[in-house]
Amino acid sequence: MILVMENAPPVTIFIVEDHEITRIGLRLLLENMPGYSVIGESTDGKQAIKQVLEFKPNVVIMDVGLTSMDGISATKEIKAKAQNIKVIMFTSHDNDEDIFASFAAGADGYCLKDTPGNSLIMAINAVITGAGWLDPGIATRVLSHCSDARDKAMPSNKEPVLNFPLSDREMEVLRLVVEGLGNQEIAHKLCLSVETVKTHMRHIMEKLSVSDRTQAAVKALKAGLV
Amino acid sequence: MILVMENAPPVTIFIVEDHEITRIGLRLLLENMPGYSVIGESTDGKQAIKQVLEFKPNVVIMDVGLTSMDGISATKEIKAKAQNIKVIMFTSHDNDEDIFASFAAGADGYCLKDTPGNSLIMAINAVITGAGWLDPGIATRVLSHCSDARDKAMPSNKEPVLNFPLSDREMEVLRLVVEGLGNQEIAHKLCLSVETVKTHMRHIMEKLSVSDRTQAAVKALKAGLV
DNA sequence: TTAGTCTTCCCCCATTAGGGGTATATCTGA
DNA sequence: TCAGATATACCCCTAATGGGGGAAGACTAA
Repeated sequence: MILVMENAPPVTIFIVEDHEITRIGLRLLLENMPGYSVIGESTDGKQAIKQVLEFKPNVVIMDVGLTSMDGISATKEIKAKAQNIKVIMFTSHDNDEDIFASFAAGADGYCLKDTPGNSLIMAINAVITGAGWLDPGIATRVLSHCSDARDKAMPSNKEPVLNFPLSDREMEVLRLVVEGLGNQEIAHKLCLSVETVKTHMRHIMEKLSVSDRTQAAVKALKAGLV
Repeated sequence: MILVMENAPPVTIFIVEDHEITRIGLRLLLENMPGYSVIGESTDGKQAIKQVLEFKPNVVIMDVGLTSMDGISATKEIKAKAQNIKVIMFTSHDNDEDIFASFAAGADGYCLKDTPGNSLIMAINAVITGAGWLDPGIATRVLSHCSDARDKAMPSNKEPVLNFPLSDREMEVLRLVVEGLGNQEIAHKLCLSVETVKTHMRHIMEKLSVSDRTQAAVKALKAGLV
């Protein structure tokens, strides 16, 4: 299996890693790859930011647990100031919180430390083309979470929420209920009488099959009606 | 840039694509890659399922828009019956709905048709190691959606929801309010007097800085307290 | 020991919400 | 033209909620 990039400028890499043995191993692996150039290292989040912004590498290999500033925060800072610098998190932290926080911070890839060197090379090759890299250890989890989250944000087609569609006016009243307004307040806001608001409320509760405004508000929220 | 896999069995690939020219181009590209073996093709979703389950390729290159059954549904069926078969969606469909539906169906990677052949090779190499592949055209979108969705599911650190922590009992009462129970019902369920429930409600509303149960329920829901 | 928190309960009272019923005007589609 | 939906409004009445105040017992930490 051979992939050849011919006559391309070297991919410049900056290593941020506070464990010396890991750092040495990384440097050794990467410097042995033709076309790669390790242009710097740091053990410390804050220092890393400064140097990365100065040296402008193509790729940063970023540990998460660092001194003075964690790798996620450092990533956020770097991506804010230099979006074209690719950042691959390289860490033993395989918990959801760190994974998602890393991507929220703008990371382009996430590799676990038990990943083979080959995979890290592939990750680097992927991110320099703009692709995202999800390590074998986390890919399924991230992608399924992604599509799960998508499902959650959409009204379920399985349990019908509405027996009948709400009118525009009813939607308006319901929205204000969710915002925390009482009938008197809604009446005032919409220039109606309280009786009218109550009538609308009755229709809303009927259509949502609930018996009080609290249930109506909760149902509306859960169903994404408002 | 050279990656060599020595003495490995060929990566078997099955192509599902109804556009003839694209199919020919794919086959040509992949058969020219040492270590790759195209073991079959199909233009049709249903037929693809049968053949893939029969031939058991390592990787399926799957189009989305197919006849008789779309590629997403076919992917779902294949992954349900043979999880170790990797599926890369290869399509011009770059809308969120198809992307997320594909990952929900179990796809391991998603390539747009305008991607260079090189990227498709990388994608294949990635998924056979178990990694996930997010094409340059969609990586940022998917990952940011991922972390956005995560944020929505978590209490915001920006606006304090609780002035004071709710006690266990208060949480219990609040949970039942969100479920739609009134004070009398809650009292009955928890074997308390209504007066007690009202007292708890007062404390809850105080701590959440709201003036009625509806606001409390909405706030609790939005903040992920329940 | 004391102070603070949590849990339970009670009283008083005013306001709000909700169930039930009724009516009119307007608009739209069959 | 008629029926149905929507919007507005009113009446009666009861139930529920919530603001205010107070108290006692159990537990924990300083």
